[in-house]
Amino acid sequence: MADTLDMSGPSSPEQQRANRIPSEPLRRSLKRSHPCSLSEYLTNTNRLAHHHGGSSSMGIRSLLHPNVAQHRPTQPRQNKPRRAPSSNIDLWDSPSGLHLAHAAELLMRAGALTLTPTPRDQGPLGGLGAREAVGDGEEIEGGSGVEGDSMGCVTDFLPLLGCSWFPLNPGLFALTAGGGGFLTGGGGGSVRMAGVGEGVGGLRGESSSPGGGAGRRKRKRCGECVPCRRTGNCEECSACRNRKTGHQICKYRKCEQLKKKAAAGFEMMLPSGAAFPWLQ
DNA sequence: GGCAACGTACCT
DNA sequence: AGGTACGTTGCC
Repeated sequence: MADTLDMSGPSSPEQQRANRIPSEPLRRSLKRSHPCSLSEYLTNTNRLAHHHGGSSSMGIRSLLHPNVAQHRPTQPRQNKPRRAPSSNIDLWDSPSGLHLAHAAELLMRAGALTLTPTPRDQGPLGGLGAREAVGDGEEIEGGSGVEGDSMGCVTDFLPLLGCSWFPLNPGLFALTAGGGGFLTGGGGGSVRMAGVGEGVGGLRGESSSPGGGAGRRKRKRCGECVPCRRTGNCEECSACRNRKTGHQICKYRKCEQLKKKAAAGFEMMLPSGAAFPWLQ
């Protein structure tokens, strides 16, 4: 689809010359900014989890709990009539967050999302995955009698997030090469979505936003896709025509990865290897 | 500081 | 959906 666009780019000789595709990325910085590996992501995620410690669990609890969420102070409306940069995307307020919670629920049911808390950690709501596994009619040994809401994925999710053992099994997540979203602990215990390309490396950017990393992080061009390898602008597309005000790169040079939504490509992999995409 | 370009709200 | 405009980020 997008490839068709690339192939049918500017047709004039001048444009064709301008849009030659070099074998090297345009800039070294593009290579540097290449999306991180899964291992890097996990390393940083773990570090963040430790760094934020217990406070994050409280934040997540408050974000998740419906009652608490209702009492969250509403953000004052922006004075600006336009442009309200939505930094600090709240994962749990976002559709993506709901998807994540739902996905976790589904995985728990499928047994893919293994819960490995200690008995003490489980608490009254703990071990939901196991409870689901044994069937609805069976009595849970040592259970507190708390009724499990089959649709209460958010509620069920609470104890998981509230504990340090929330099982983000590395093998369960596959981050696609481009622009996938990922979970990261943010300042003040908030959980945010960020692009993979910037998310991990972009965490360094939080230093530029003291007091919670409120800055929105830019994803970077992969530098390797066909559009990225084009040189020169077509000077005819809307982006080129409106460069002064539009601040946009030529349509024919727009990175394929960046064309996708930031959350697109965030897939959860089942142990069987089957992808479980829910962010489209 | 200048510039390129990403993110996104708004418009058509 | 595509175009436009603007704030912002990141690199030089």
